[in-house]
Amino acid sequence: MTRLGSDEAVLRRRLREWYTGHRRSLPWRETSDPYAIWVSEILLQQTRVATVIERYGEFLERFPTVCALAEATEAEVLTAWSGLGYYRRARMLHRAAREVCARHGGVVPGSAAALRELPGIGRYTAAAIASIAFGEAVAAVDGNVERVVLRLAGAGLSTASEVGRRAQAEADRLLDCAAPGEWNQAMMELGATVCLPRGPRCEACPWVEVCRTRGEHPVRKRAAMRAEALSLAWVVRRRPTREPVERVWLVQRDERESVMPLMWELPETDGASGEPVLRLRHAIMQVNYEVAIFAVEATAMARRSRQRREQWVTAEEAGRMPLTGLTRKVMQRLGWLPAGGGRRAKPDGVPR
DNA sequence: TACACGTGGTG
DNA sequence: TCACCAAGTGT
Repeated sequence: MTRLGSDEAVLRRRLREWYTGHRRSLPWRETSDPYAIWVSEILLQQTRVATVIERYGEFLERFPTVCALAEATEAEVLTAWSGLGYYRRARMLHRAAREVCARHGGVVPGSAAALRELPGIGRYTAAAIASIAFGEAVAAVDGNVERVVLRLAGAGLSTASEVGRRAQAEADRLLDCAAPGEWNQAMMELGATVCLPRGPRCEACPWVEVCRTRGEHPVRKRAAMRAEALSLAWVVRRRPTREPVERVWLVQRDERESVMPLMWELPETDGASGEPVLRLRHAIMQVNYEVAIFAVEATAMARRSRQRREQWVTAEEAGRMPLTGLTRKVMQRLGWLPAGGGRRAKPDGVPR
């Protein structure tokens, strides 16, 4: 941390003023509950604000306190997380909640250093929670902040670790220790709404006059996606009861899978014939799947009894299971699950 | 250090 | 259409 110069004082004042006029109203900005702020930070990891707005309230309603989350089963937590991706976040949040409930009596640790000890809380998230919920003077450097400070400083591209170190140093230097939580959010807000990765809106930036690069910032290219075909079986059977209930066949992924372990999905099928009942595209990581869903006769499954790793489920049961995003999407398209899982089908855009 | 980890919106 | 990429973490 260098001596406070007048330049920094001007920078701080300009961003604070800009933030006052451009701060978005977001649900997690309406609370001072450290647990709720923690949940928002985990949800927001690599996930769009609009998506998090849709799911934040219902997650907190389902798990209102750290101990409520701790007492839930992992399957229940994953069900609430279904469709959000990066499911390890949910597992780690759940484990961390159990630690906090068991070891800290349900009180969220009040410093960045202590938060950092919890699973799923890295350098950024620890700083974000500590500054926003507890007022600790630590700079939270996420992708937005990194982009903002590197453009501001005109730092060139080098190794990832050097970029990270430099960004942290710049953010530390700029931090407004009088109101670190507001400051960190203002920095992120600037990156998220003005200092955009592509097409930065420099004309709207409070720092345009002092910015070294005016938005120029090289971006690293990423690996190309590959295409792959995927055939899934849609196996439905009717229960011969007074009121026939349709059930679909789902299988559970192995716990040793690196991707989406223990989550439920439609079985794959190989020798599918005829026309699929549904075609869709679904991208997971580096793969673009061309997905075809085929109606398959139930007779093949008829003799198989209900096991832990494969079972017939009703639509209602499926809605209470941790489904993969693709399976959730297919079931919604086929009318088996309400679109948006009971949420708004089309979320409103977030105002800039 | 670089990569794996999910998904959906966007230009 | 499709590449880009969103309030990162763990290994």
